[in-house]
Amino acid sequence: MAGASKKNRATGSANAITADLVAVLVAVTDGEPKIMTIANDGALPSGPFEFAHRSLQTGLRSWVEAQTGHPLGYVEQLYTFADRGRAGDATSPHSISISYLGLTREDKVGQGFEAHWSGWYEYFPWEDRRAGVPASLAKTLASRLRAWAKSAETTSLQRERWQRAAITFGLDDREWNEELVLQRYELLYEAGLIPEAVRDGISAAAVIPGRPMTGDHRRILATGIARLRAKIKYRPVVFELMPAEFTLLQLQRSVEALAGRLVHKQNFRRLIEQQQLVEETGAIAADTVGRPAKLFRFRHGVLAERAIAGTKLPLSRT
Amino acid sequence: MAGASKKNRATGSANAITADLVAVLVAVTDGEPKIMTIANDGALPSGPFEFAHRSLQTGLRSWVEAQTGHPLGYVEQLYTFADRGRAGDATSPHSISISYLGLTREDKVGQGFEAHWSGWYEYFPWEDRRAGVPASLAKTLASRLRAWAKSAETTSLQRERWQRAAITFGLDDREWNEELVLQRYELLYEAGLIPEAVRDGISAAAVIPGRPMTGDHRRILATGIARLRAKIKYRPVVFELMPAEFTLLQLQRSVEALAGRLVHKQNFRRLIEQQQLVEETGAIAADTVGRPAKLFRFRHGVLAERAIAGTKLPLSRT
DNA sequence: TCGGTTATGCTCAGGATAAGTATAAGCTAG
DNA sequence: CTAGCTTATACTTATCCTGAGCATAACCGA
Repeated sequence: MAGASKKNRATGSANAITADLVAVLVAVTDGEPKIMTIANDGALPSGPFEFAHRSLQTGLRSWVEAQTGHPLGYVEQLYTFADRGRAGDATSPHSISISYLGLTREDKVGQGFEAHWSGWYEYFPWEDRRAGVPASLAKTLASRLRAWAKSAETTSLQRERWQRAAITFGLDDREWNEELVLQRYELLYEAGLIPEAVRDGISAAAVIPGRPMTGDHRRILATGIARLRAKIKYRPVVFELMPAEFTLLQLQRSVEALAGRLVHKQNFRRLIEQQQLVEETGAIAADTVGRPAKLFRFRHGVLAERAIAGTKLPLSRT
Repeated sequence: MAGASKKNRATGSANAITADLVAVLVAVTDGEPKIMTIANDGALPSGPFEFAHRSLQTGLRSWVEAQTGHPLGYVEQLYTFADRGRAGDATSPHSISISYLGLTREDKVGQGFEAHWSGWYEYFPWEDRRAGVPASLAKTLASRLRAWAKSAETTSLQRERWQRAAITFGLDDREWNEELVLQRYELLYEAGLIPEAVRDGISAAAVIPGRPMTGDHRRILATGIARLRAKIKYRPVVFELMPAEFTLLQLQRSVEALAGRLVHKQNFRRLIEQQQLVEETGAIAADTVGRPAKLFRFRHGVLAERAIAGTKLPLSRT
């Protein structure tokens, strides 16, 4: 490999390829997680990779800031994809996609920009369990997965498939793990239960609800959601998605929106306050139902003070 | 961005670049973490990116397996680097490095291969705290960092720099966080305390101990170590680095080697056993000092049974 | 047989967590 | 103006997890 490297470098562009940036830009509005989409909401924002900037990170950041007129709070690299046959076109496989996750706020989007914000659960209906298991999916999904498992050749393969489905989808009384977004998507792809699989020539059963995307964008989105759901548990990144001032319930709703499940209110507050992540502004929330809540702001100081552990989701079992 | 993409694609290779794979291949032998190195131990194995395989992952896997004659247990993508001016040569910036972390065992390396295994603490002496803070570094490092902090222009910048150094290096009675490998490396780079910084034209103070690497390979290695140190806490990946049968102390020593710090023996065992990660082989370790230990093997079943949480490092404070 | 070394079982205190109870403070319908 | 709804916020309780240490077992060699 090392030897081959020198050889290719010497002879020139033997391995020239093209690279694209793909961005998963997330905002939370009114307790709903949104992502920026283009192409009639069928694709994530993407474009050719530019070497104009010192790093990929700063390049993406300045691009988004130019488009939205708003500083991109948090950016992190997601993954570099290069699988052939997964882009929807097997004809031009010599391209790789470098994907990023970025956190913003919807209200600050600049004028004249063709992008929209779409709810991310449009693309992943099965990931939203805040109101319990989605009724439209509960039975269909499990039975389709069972059919897929049964269609395997040997008995042990059948068992293997079903065990995998049961773990990733929390079937057979197993616990639902909200972080397995990508594993669930990949399993549905393999099982031929989503349009992308049909497109790529996987033998297709009837397809389940959930909007598809071009190329492997929905896979990239799944990667982003999974990363974010993991991250909010040990880094205080939720605050990048909040307005400057917010109530504790609003904060809780945002976390729940991202995680796709409900948390225990009192314990959530204890967690937030004992970690000194927020401070009171002194003001009180207006136009609310019920007892008015205190407004809080994020204590930006904590980021400098210590290497903090974030939120941790005190889940409620009901 | 999306529009520009189409344009460039239409006109051809306007944004053609080259991509390299860089591998951080880890093994643990006799309680020492090793990495595979080439070029007189001054570089990580790397080579041109090939589209021959279905995915980057399988490409790397088959390459390593061909070289070492041994199935690569665990592979995961680390990061895609494309910073200009960090490769040691500002002349050819139109290349990106896709880096991978792979776990193997040293003893299975194939014949006639020019790669070596080097202890990773040769490159990061300050990361090994198993025998306490390294004597050769304790004073030098702190005073150099303090000097760097003081050399900032404003008082607030000075405080900021020192706070950052104190957090990442556990100074001023702060706790040492073994996962901040990359942050520590980057800080040393910025402070001009390592040869790579001198090479890249950062104004250089006297350099601290620790072997440099070509390009930004040491940065990639730091990324790999950090990822692995985080991973062993929530995924049972240590076992990829162990022989088929091992004693619990050997397992503990491997974890300690990776983490760079000691753990509490009894609590470590409790953790391992209560999670049912291992099972007795029935055999007893031979040629040991002290009371002979039972031999264990990894229960591969757990990977299928549940989405497991790994080891978690019951650190001892002494 | 004693001292050194490692293995292994067990206890104990303190802290973190999950869950629930109780009370406060606003609103609106009647 | 008050009952009943909603949300906010303070406490309580039982349980589990974690860090730490003690005690004993089993081997070796001097």
